[in-house]
Amino acid sequence: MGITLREVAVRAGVSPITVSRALNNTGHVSTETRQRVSVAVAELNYVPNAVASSLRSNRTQLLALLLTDVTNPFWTTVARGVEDGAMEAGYGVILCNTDEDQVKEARYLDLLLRRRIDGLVVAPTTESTEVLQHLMRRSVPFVLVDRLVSGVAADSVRGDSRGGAYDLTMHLLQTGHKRIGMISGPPTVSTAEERVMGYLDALREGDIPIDVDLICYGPYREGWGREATLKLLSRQPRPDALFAANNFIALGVLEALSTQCLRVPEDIALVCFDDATRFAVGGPFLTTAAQPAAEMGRVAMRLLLDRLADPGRDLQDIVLPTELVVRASCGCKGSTEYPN
Amino acid sequence: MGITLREVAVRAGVSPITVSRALNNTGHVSTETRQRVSVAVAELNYVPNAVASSLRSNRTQLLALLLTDVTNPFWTTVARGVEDGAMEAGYGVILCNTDEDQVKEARYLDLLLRRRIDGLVVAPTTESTEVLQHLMRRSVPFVLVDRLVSGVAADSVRGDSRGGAYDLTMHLLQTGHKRIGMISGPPTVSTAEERVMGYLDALREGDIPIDVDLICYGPYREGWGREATLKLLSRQPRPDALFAANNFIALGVLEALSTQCLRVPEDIALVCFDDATRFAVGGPFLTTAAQPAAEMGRVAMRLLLDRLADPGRDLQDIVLPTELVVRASCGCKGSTEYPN
DNA sequence: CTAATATGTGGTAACGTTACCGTGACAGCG
DNA sequence: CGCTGTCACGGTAACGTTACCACATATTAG
Repeated sequence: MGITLREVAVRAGVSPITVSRALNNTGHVSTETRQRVSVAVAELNYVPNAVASSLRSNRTQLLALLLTDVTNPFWTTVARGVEDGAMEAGYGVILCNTDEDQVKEARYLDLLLRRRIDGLVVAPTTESTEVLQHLMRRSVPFVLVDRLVSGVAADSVRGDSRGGAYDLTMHLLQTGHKRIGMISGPPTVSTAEERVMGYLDALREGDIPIDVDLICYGPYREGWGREATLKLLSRQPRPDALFAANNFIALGVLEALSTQCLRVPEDIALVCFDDATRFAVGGPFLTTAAQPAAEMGRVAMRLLLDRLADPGRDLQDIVLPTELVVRASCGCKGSTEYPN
Repeated sequence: MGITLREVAVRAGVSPITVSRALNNTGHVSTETRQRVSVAVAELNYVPNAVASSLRSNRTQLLALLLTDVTNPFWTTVARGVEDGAMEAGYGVILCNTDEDQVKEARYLDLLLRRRIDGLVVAPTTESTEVLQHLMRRSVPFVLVDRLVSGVAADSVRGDSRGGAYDLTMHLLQTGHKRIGMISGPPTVSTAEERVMGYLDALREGDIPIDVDLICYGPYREGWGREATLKLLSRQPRPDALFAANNFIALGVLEALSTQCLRVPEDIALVCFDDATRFAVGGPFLTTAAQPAAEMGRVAMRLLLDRLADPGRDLQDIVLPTELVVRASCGCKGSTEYPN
């Protein structure tokens, strides 16, 4: 129950190291020997033992992806990108759900360090600073995705939150909206801040006076979307448009509007960050600044692989552009066709 | 860069084996020794090397989850359940996307076998038979989730497709619908067959004549939902209700109906298998037979752990009940409230 | 009081692979 | 001819842990 490299070597009439070299394409092996080895491998049905290899070579070819919630479609798409990139490079990926819970995060990290993973991609929570510094101390390479964390110097990929928010807000202004309520994420999360900044950029450019009562911060969650909507609707004069800073918030906004019998876009317009197209029952409807989630994942993996290849290289912070996707919810004649 | 167990042993003034025993709670270690060991561990910041442990003990404490698409919310929920269960038992999970692609499936499996994973949970595709038999030959324990595969004897968990389909169909009959179009999945997939059987059970019980022209099979995909809807709408007399055999098909149905300017439920009723609540923009709307996806994942993991503990035990096939969730799409006064 | 069992500890040898160093053989070059 | 360099392979020794066996001492049973 487990053919070893040694047995393959015996059968091929060479030494174990030669077999190792032939299989890993390291060093020089003659074509003929390589041939004999591969025959022996096939005959014996040999499956290399990556555990032994890892122990000796001190590389596990295992990476990890730490994120806050696999059930969020944005993250699963990122995960796909990460995984595909890893697979191509011969790495496996362990996926871990932190659930924004520090205890779980720490437990996972401990397990991963025991397993001697070669590196990880992290979607940090607000409180990740300590955990990440722990990683730095142990000099385990990692890449931040989507968010930056102050006090942590690492490679990173993220969407252009400020630019995307600017685009969305500008679009609302151009379609005649003047009082735009901004429902953002946690003030401690970099993306929430930047989306507000993009929103402010557009207002300033459009010479719209800024009303701080129209800007609110809270968790990136459905419940917060509902709550904030009700709050904003009570402002006088009532906003004529809402900006949801992520897809979950947008869901909450829609629910709250529906309970208030307000139609979108007839009574009030809505735009949101992130794309939630895929699971929109009734076809896509929301005007969004879509982030290239799969691309983000792939780029994150590339950064990680680059760093593994050269630990001394300069840090990179890659900002991917968002795409303004105009649909019906903003009130202009947006396309309601289904892509493909 | 890597404190070893040996160094801990020296510091604690005991032998390496004793340290091993103390850390793993195997064998007998006095409270005092245990104390000294844990002090030494803390002082040296020792992190056990799971790779070495795996090599020696022949157990990696790693499991894998093979599924067709992480971006499908049903599967991510299953994945959550699997992962949580694994985590509790001290196992790590490697998540792999097969994309219904045999080549990718085979490649992943090879990687996983090299890594000597202890077992896996598989959401099989139609063509998985060969791959699974390969696993059986290598006697790697695995559990099937959601679907059965003929010719493969293994532990399995799945939803009660037949019962759920019966419930949905019966509900449509009770609310006055008589011509129900059934849009099912691939005839080779067990769930598609069973959902049709449940549908037939209800029709027979309701003394409704069966019209085979109203039953169609195709892939569990959005595109098929669109296509099949158009086909069924051309039947004479037109169906007064549609049954979508999964969530993706339901999305396609909704799109097709929207292009035909047919309103749900006013012009035609719709029910579907699977719950897509979470990402339904505008609030939940579809009447469904909800499968307990997270539960399925947890049960799958339990079965796998049980088998790892006792490889000789009898095979189990666990069928979880579905829950009929009545909402607006079937035309009766369904609740449209949002669950928490 | 002897035998059997539980408790606490250690020595030695693997697990299967690759890092490191070494040895020829042969070609090219001045 | 000697010198250097690339190719093709092998021997030995780890990597860090635990399985297996051994051996005390303490406790209990018969």
